Amino acid sequence: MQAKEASAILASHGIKPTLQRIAIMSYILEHRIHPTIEDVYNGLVANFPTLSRTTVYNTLRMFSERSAAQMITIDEHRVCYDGDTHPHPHFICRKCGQVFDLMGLPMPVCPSREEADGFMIDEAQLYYKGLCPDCSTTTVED
Amino acid sequence: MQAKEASAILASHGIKPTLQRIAIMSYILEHRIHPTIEDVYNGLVANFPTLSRTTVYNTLRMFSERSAAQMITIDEHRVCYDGDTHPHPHFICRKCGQVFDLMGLPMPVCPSREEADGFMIDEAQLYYKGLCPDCSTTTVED
DNA sequence: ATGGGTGCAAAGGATTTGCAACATT
DNA sequence: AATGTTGCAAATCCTTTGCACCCAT
Repeated sequence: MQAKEASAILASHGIKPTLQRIAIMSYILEHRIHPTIEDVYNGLVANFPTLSRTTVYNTLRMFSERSAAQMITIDEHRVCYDGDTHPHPHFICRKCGQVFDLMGLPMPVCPSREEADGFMIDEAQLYYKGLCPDCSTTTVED
Repeated sequence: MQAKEASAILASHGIKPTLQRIAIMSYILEHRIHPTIEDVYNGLVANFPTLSRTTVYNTLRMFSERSAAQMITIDEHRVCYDGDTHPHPHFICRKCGQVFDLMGLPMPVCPSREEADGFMIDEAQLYYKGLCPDCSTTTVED
């Protein structure tokens, strides 16, 4: 129950803290496994029966637009979100599909406009793909 | 008309060079603007009336699985492809939506399994977001 | 009463699937 | 014959849109 922390994050990004927004922010802060829209919706709807998927979509999109969360497009099939806005690489396992943080690995700094041929960069995402430790030891099956 | 080059690339990746595959590979070699499925289909169907979208989907997916092309998921709305398999960063403009190569910028090398906490990495994608030179000079409108 | 926030149902779009027709060895 | 390839139509699934309702200021 990090409603306090969630509210503080919303406030610090100029987002009015409604019940839904606090619930959604709390959810992605507690579940650091890069939940999808569906994950968030399913995780919350039991204790929040009136919640709608639309609100989850709108809210998470808004969070990422205001840098209160990261939108992750590493999985071609669906978007997922990361409540940790600290830049860090992500990894997706080709076998189990899970998305992991790779906190130990370096993340390139956003190049300046001069370094980047006139492109104004405001965000970077580094995605790695392969096999996670669990799936790479079980190389026998499949 | 780089059918020769396209065939060679297919062959070097163990892909049987059918008419459709050569046409699709040629298309992404000639159009280095990261075409979507729809782009490829529209670009080819005029000269290849029997071509189906399904074949474009299947073929490009297969190309990326066999490392004959890169699947790019920088745009949350749709996947696009890059015929250049040389690792390099990509950039998407938040305003015009175009995807660009950033050849001048460095690309992290895939970390070894030891460096990556047991994760077996076989591919890396580095995505930058922001405003492209054209859209960032036209900052007045919008 | 005004404006933002929410939620429902419907629409929209991208992608995949099932299967039959074809080609190729 | 056997195998791999293609293409159509339908199905699926994710996401967005339009609009009405509600709540707080």
